[in-house]
Amino acid sequence: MAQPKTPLVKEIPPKGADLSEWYQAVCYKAELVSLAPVRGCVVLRPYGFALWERLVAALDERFKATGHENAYFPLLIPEHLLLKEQEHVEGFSPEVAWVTHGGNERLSERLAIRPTSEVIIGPMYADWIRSYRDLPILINQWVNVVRWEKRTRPFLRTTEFLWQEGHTAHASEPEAREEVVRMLDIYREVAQDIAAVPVYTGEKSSSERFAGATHTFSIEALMPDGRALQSGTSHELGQNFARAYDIKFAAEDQSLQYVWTTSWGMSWRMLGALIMVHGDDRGLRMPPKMAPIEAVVVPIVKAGDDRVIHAARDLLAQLKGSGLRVRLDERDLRPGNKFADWEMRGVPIRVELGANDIAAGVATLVRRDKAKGEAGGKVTVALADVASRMTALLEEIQTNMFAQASEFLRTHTIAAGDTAEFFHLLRERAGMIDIPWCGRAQCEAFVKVETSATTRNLRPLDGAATCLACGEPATVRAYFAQSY
RNA sequence: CGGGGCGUAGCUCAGCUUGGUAGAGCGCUGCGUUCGGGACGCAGAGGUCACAGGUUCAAAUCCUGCCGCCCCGACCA
Repeated sequence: MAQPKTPLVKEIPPKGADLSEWYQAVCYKAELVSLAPVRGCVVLRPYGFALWERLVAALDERFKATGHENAYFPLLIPEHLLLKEQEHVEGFSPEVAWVTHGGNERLSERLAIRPTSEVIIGPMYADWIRSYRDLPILINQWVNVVRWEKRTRPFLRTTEFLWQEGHTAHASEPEAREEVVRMLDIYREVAQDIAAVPVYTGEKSSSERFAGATHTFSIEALMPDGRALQSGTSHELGQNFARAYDIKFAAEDQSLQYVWTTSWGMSWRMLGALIMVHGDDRGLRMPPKMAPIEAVVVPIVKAGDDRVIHAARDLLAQLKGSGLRVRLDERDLRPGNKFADWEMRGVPIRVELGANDIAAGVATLVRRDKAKGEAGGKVTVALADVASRMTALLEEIQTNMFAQASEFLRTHTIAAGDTAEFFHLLRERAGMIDIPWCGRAQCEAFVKVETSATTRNLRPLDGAATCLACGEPATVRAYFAQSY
């Protein structure tokens, strides 16, 4: 069969051919990011920033609703502060960037560029906290951090990246645990209900735990290539940082005690998950709640006929009046180019408005979540009803996209039946491989050597079982997968 | 950081083996015809061939170094 003269999609390779190549092409062609002239760093372009802002809004609103306040701590951390928590230092030292000079003068003490802020926040909390009446402290900051990474990819791992880091201090361990669980649940909710990315929540194994934490919990999403992506973490820090930075308070019983701290973060890596999970051969697909633009109106204008453009402007005003994030594309391009362009950017609904539509008093709505020609992908709506119909349609698209992604996760989560199958599935990169696990670091290390996969996260075991990786008694259930 | 690959126009790439004044398609600009799925015609713009040395009468091409990107691995809360 002859190839069509015009391929369905120019610009990017098919998603199924090479996910990595597709991913990078989409990030650049949809104008989310550009490579910067600094190794391992990206420029977040306006459309990418708008997407980030949607995530920020969803999280920030929930942080505030649970009693947190935003603040800002310094970018630069004196070396002596960093050195105080031993495990933490060892965990981060390979990734820390240092400032050694101020102007031409060599500094007497190096300054670390924050890879995370526990150690600059610790001394401040020590300063602010005197009594149990000062607790809890519930602070979040929206900042950039720098980690010197060997290998970088847009959003997934870059030298400098944007995130939020919450840092709280509590009077008791149970209270700190409660906070950690609460924030993990917010991450789960934002990932699933806003970004439409289904995730597994659970605790990290000891080898995957945050340096300096007593417990680390994560949300883990599954990418189309069968690799998992850690998309948010919540750490119980016990009294480790309190001891290192001398954060003490007078308790009700007048004893002097160390506080219990937590930290939790979600970065723009979440956007990487969204891109990979939802995108298709035509480019991005934005879940409506994350979409910077919910709908775009494309006027189909015949030469010398300006009735269409006027009708389109009226429609735009109507939709904006309904609080929808809409745009009218008046660029001097042919409609087909505009269709392809907005599909690449993943706008959930395209409104086509031409002379035929106007004559019939309607507009044509096209859903980005449906494949071309798929039933229900295109609907005709009376002009007066577009706003209300669109609101309902956006809900439907959101639900449909989450259902599609959930179906993928479900069908790629496999409970291995025996040890041979377990190793086989991991080598095949078949997805989240679910087994009863012994919880031993040596066992996890062995699996990693054999398959390059590790535990993603753990959850309680129901009943007695044997570890399917090594045959020792199991203590938990674990998802294993290769990770990004 | 180890192994491999690649750097030529905004993008995808040819040219390099065998040294001799820089190419194509797409995109971009202007004008016109078009406009319900990536139009067409005419006219144009655009490149220190990643960078630095070396060999040579002459280097995109050969040699050395270096930087960057991609893939695999290590590393990576």
